[in-house]
Amino acid sequence: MATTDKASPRDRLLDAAAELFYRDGVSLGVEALCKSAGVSKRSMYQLFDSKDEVLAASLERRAPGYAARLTAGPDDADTPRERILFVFEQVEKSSTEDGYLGCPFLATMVELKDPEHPASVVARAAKEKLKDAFREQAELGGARDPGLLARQLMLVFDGASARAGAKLESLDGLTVETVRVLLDAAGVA
Amino acid sequence: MATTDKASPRDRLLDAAAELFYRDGVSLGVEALCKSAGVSKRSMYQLFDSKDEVLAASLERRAPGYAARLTAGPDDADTPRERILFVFEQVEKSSTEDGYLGCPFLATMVELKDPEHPASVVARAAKEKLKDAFREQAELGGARDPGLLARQLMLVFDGASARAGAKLESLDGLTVETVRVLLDAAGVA
DNA sequence: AAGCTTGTACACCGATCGGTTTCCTCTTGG
DNA sequence: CCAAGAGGAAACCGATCGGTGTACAAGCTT
Repeated sequence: MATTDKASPRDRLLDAAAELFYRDGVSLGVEALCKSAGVSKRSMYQLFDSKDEVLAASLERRAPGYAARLTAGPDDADTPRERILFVFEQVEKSSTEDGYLGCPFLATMVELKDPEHPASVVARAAKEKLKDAFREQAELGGARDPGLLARQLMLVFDGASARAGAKLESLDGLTVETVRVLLDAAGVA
Repeated sequence: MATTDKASPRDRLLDAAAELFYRDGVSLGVEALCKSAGVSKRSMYQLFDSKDEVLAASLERRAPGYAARLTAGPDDADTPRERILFVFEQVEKSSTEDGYLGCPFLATMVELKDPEHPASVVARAAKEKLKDAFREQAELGGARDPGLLARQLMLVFDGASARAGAKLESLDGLTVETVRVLLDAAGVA
């Protein structure tokens, strides 16, 4: 009932895990997860060593699409500045959909509070990739200090995520406006 | 063993709750909490209706001191700009101490994922108070749009908290640097 | 000293936790 | 046609979950 049902047990499981761990938090029980995925616990433990590995795998599976949806601008003719702003426009658009709880990788790491957890390792790598993408665009855009700008952008990105996840903000234009200020200050035309 | 032991059971309980829920997350069990506080479960349930209420009360207790430590500048002769920057200097200083996991109110809300939870209500109020303090200083400092600046500052504040909680960043000077840019853009001398 | 409150210690409740095992039903290839 | 493997249903494991009930030991007031 949760997912496609024609996919393999592994896919059903990871899809359900990505959705439910995101919505309900990492404390979700294995029983509920498997029931929602339409997969027996037995199958789950044949495919993965533990619940923690399922969580890590579900994040890893989600990572490429997540990055792609954020960074892939509508057109490659854009400027670096527009590509950076596009990311935050996507964030703001997502934040209007209900069920949005911010970046799933950030939320998972905050909940786990354990940088050594396999899921935290996956999540950290995903965040690093986004930061690298920011840095690359910052360099292309001629930023005075691309590393600093990339870190600032991550700061705003994760601030928006956290506040969205905490249901603290409607953030209508806030992040885009803020990023514009940072881009200006960094000298990114 | 966890706390002063001369204080009342209620105080011991709330102190332990603030510390342990912050460090280990809200999934910490009542048994472990009470044992660490040196209070019997029976007493806890005479003082509070549920674990959720204990969590909410522990946040409420923490709120005044938290706000005070952040906003109380060293000297009232400071300018609004300096008072705002002082907050982020405090955040950066805190983030160097080990065991720092960012703003406890934000972390709790992210973990709970439920804005109706009594602890979320308390946490949201605490965040609002900080935002109001920012806004007041923004007005005093002659910001072009005090409301916008206050929201931007909260964005940076919570971004720093979330990334610290996720152990993603060392943030050496990053937030102060970023806030300076925002203050300049807002016209706060 | 009696009686009350306060708090502790501890057994207990049903439910759920992560994880294992058994049994049975499918599909599929030889 | 039939054996083998994949996968689901469900019982089961010890531990823990949030929460309660009971019995007992202190301190207080009168």
